[in-house]
Amino acid sequence: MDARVSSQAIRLDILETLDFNNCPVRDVMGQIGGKWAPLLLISLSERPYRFSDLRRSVPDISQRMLTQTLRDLERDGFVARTVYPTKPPSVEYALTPLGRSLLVPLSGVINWAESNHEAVRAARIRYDAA
Amino acid sequence: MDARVSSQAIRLDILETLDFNNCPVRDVMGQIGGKWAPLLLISLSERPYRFSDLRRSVPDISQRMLTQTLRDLERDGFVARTVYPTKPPSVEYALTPLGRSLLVPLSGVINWAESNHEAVRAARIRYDAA
DNA sequence: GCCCAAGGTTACAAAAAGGGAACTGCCATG
DNA sequence: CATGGCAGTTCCCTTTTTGTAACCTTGGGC
Repeated sequence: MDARVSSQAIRLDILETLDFNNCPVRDVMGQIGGKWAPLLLISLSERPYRFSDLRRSVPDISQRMLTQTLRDLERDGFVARTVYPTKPPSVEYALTPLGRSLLVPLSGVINWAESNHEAVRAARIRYDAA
Repeated sequence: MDARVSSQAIRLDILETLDFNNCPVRDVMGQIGGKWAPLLLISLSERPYRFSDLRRSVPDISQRMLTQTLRDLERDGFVARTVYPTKPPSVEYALTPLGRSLLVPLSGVINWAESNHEAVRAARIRYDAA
């Protein structure tokens, strides 16, 4: 387990300025903490995708949730939606600069999740046994 | 806006191995994406806290949600709960090494949220106007 | 003429998350 | 003896989120 880290490595500038009524943490995490948003952001970090490509890349998402999550990400400025007037109009979704900048810290959490998934599952089993 | 970043800075090891039925991203984000968990983790990153101290430090949380969120964080191995048999028993909550290691990448997202909160709010206003 | 793909929307149902208030047991203080 | 702090638990209700399924339009291929 590489879970040991010197606490000096952590800087939380937020602690001094946190406003609970207008909380940036909630505002951002509320979106990226949804069920599908992180997965879509991961896919889009690779390259732009069309609507149907995203459906295929995230197999168990419904059309409804895909539309809704993309609209939310677009609203927050993380994703840009571009309609190309081809024969059947095609719609491309791509990360904006803001979305790409979010992915820098977010990918840290994602990689942590990958690395420490087993430790979390083990902790749950220990807790549930007691 | 410092939202521009070279995409080379992003490494998503997860892309090749992602299993949608046993998804580490969901497993971890599901917890830390809750309404109260990030705020509690931030408080606990400072120092261990007792139950009532946490209530005071996160003023609008109810007793019910505080207990429940702490139990979830304990179950996942992020927080340790220690009961001291003092006159009125006092209960201390502290980050575990696993919890502290999570805070390293998580604080990156938190600081991003602080820095880019205004950009997100501005994007929302633009979107809602159209 | 029929069916399919793209890119959705709408209505409805189910499930999960969160909130409010009351109640508990223990001990201490005034 | 009443009040208040600590650390919760329980019940019930509302809100939010997610899922299921059906429907829509335009255009192309067979």
